[in-house]
Amino acid sequence: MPYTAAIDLAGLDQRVGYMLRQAQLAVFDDFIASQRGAVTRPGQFAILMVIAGSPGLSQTQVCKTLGIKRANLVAAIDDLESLGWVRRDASASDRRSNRLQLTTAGQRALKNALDDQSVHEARITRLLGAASRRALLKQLAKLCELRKTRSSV
Amino acid sequence: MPYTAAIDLAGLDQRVGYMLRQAQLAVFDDFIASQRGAVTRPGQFAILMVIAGSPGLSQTQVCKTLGIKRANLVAAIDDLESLGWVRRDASASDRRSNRLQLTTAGQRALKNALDDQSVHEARITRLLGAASRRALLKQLAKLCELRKTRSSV
DNA sequence: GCAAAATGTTATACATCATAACATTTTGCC
DNA sequence: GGCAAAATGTTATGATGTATAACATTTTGC
Repeated sequence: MPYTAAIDLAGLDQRVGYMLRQAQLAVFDDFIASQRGAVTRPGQFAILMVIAGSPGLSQTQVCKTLGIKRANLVAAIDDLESLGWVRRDASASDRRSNRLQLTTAGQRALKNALDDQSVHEARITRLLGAASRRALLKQLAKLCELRKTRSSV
Repeated sequence: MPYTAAIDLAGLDQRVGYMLRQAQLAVFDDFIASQRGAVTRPGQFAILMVIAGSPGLSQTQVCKTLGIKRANLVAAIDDLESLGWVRRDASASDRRSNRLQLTTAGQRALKNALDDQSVHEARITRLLGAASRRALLKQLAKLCELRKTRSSV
């Protein structure tokens, strides 16, 4: 038996949580496969996007934007710094915090990643249809409202 | 500043992958919060559902159904066994494989988990509307088609 | 001026997910 | 029938994502 047919999911495929998780894994896999450069992981991509969109952000601000913990951003920025894509500049007004900037190499890397991401996003649009994709984004935004007050300790 | 307003997401909230991930995290959190009994994690819930729906399944069959690796199911079944919810019965026809069964305690635990899950699912339906929820499930199923040939080594 | 809060950091723990290797058993084929 | 190939459950291991606690330094609030 080269390909065993799917067994009974016992109604799991009618639960939003289960299907959300499966779709998320599929989409992330497709994202990663579409990345031909050095930016591979969605998390790294998101961090670069936020820094590029608001140069000079502190690490805490990036954490609040993306909903991640301060402690977990440290290693991520370390990686991006050792890739030569991000700089931690000292803030003039607050000696505790860093101002994050993309280097020119970082801008180039993000541009490539964005180009690859466009192909990925276009594949999704082709699969769903443009109108359905827009509706999906709205529904996902609504589901995010389930989040209580976001704690970013 | 007790609550810092959201900073610029730089268009991330228009990418399906990012919004899928955020929605999945929100929904999983809500699922976990709605579970009042001992079944807490979505993964455990999914395993119980599949075994309950097809008693006698082997571990490999559960893995193929849920798209998880054989190696990773071992500890999960170990846990469910030590909770007294699942039994590994020896298969009469294949001495390599186990036939998985819910114990009566496992059936009771799953029933409670399902009751709590219904409240969670109803909250989602109230948030989206019944028709939108149905449309969402269809779109998520389509996104799952992005998966190449699933490898379950 | 001083207690309280914020910032980046380290250490740590846990859950999820992946691969490789192994002993045992079954299957497929000649 | 016999034997290579495949399947099954398992162990070990590593990468990733996420969570908390604690700390030194610095800033804020009163």
